Amino acid sequence: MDLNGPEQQVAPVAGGARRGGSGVPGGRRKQRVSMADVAKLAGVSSQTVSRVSNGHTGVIGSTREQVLAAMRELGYRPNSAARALRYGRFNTIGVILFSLSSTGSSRTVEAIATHAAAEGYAITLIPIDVATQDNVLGAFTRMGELAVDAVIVIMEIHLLDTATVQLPPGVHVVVVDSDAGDRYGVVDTDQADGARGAVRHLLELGHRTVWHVSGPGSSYAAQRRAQAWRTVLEAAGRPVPVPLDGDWSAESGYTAGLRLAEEPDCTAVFAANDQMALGLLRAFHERGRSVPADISVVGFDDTPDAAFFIPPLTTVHQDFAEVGRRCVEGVLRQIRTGDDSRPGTDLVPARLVVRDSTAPPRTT
Amino acid sequence: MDLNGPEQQVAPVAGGARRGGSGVPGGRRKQRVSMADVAKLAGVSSQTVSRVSNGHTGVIGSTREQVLAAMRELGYRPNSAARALRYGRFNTIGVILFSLSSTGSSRTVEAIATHAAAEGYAITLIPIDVATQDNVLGAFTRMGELAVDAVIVIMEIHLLDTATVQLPPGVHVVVVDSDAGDRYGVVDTDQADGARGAVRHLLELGHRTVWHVSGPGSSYAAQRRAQAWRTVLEAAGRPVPVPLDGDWSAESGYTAGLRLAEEPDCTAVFAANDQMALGLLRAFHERGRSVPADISVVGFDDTPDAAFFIPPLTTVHQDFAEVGRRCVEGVLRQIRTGDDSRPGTDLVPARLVVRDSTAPPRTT
DNA sequence: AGGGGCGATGTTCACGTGAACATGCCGCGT
DNA sequence: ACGCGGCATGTTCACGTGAACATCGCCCCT
Repeated sequence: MDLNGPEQQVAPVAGGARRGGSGVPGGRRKQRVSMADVAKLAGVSSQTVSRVSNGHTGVIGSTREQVLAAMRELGYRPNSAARALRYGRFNTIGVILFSLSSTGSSRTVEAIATHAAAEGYAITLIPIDVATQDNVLGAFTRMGELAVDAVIVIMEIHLLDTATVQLPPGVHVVVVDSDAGDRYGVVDTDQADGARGAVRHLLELGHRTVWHVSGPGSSYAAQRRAQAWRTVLEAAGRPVPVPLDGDWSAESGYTAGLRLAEEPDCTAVFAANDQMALGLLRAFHERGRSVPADISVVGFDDTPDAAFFIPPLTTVHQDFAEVGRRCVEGVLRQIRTGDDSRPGTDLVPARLVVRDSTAPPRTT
Repeated sequence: MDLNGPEQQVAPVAGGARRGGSGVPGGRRKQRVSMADVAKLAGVSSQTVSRVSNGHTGVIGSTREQVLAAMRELGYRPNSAARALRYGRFNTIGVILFSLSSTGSSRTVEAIATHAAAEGYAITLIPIDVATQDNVLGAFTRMGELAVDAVIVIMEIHLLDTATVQLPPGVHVVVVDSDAGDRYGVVDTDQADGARGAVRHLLELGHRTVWHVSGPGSSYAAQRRAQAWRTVLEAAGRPVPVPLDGDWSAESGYTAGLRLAEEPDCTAVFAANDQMALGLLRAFHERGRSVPADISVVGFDDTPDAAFFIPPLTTVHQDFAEVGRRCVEGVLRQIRTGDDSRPGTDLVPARLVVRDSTAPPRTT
């Protein structure tokens, strides 16, 4: 029964059972194997196939084996569209983000994808190339049309305000890099605490004050890091230098570094991310300002490369994987309990990693 | 007609038309708006709604307006699962990859997502955390169960061999970072040409030979870069040093650098990626070997940071965005023409970017 | 031995959409 | 004036799945 080359025979038969077929006998393989095809081959009803497919109890061993054999033979795959239609759920989480290239977001997305997969959810990605209100709106509209049960948004929240109305009700939202804890669930690194640790470290080394190269003002993470930097300095009664505006790029850090190299009393800089810190290091190197002997530098993120900068960079480590994990946890809790009501903010601790780019100020 | 708060009134009515509702009057918003709901409100048949929704001709202006108004009022979104079921297509491309964190893959994915979105396709991501045959197989199995029309695979092909049988027929495949041009469509940076350019550049500067810090042997990209390096040296009749094995990480580059710093006649190194080049730079710096005066270093990738290394790194630029674009183009061509038969390899040119980490050897 | 119950399997139907076909109306030509 | 054609819209049905209900047979208990 199963020795006489059934595969070549059965497939065309099942395929021929459909109407279309385009009349080509040996041409295209065959469109798709459905439960009915499997049921016919196994000599059972399609409902029994369904039960086997879903691991329901109540199917006797021999029947189950027959069905499984038929599935293997035909290469049956459940049709997720039909399933989604039947269940009203898609087992898919949408992720809306700006650049995947930016530090952290790719690692966060990776963690989201990994944990979602472990829970049987797939990830659908929608990137926004240019951060305009229209594009954000469009992304949400598209997401609303897509088969998603929840959406994770990785971006500055203020572009979000009018956008979520585009999502169908019942689609849950969790946001990263924002402070909209009153409207959505928020997961984020504890930016403020990380930044405080960085600045305090420099003050404890004996620096009189700490300069700051900030991220772009449009970023909440950048705002919070700058805010924490200012707060620590003020609390310690230190002068607060004018922060230099960066845009996360190494180039902006380099530009800032050239300026800071001219400030004779600048002995410590807190850069809002590692890339800008890299730019600082190069600028100071070019200007003959030794790090850490003349100037200490602290970054933020702890990219894998930071340990191999010249000198190895003292920086604030972000646990992006944990952020991603908690995002998934958050939306899944909402999906499963239907509870949309407790947004709140979930902060993932950051920790300072001390390497060789910080030292006490030169004792003149 | 549209001034007296229709939204609050209509939605519950449409919702009440369903069976479940869980009896909670003011509780959950409502499940989902279907064509039937819109049709009822607009006073037309659901088919007319369908025609409007799909932009078909043959609907008179006034009717169309009524339907559109009803859609807006109810917040109607087409159900993509039902659509997918009806059409047999999903307008979704699956992407299977290893680490998103690795240089390039995140930028490739981003380009894939952007171009797919422009074509009306969504991206479903499945990451593989540990590169075992089982995990790869599992990823393909899951992809087969998901609603995808095509799959783009970003990984070393040799784990792939037995895996694609898990995909339903009719699902098209394009592969990145591989040489399986005879079985699948392949898109990749022209690794060999890029590496040749790097090595020739160093030879043209007058270096007697070039050392190599390779990527992991499991990577085809690494293999091709190493192969091209060897070929150029042999063609020029130069001695071929034993390559040092790296694993893409800055740390492995650092380790290799400490060894190379002890080689008195090593004046030029080609690192298989920028991160390892960073490790080299730090090792040479620590050992007092000046770059480029004592040793020239070339990397590969041209990460955004490479221009801000100390010194700015000469490296081979990869156009990941173009790779992503061509991947999408490739699978869409397959989907649209149904033509699976012309795999072939599509190579994206790489180009050398000369910065300050290379110079003629010191004239002793 | 007969009936009741339970376990295995089959049948029916709805999920939301859109193609194919059906209907019905209006205008134009003879 | 009558009929026919074309266009706007309605009706039916299938896509693949799985819950709910129906059926059938077997075993156990009295």
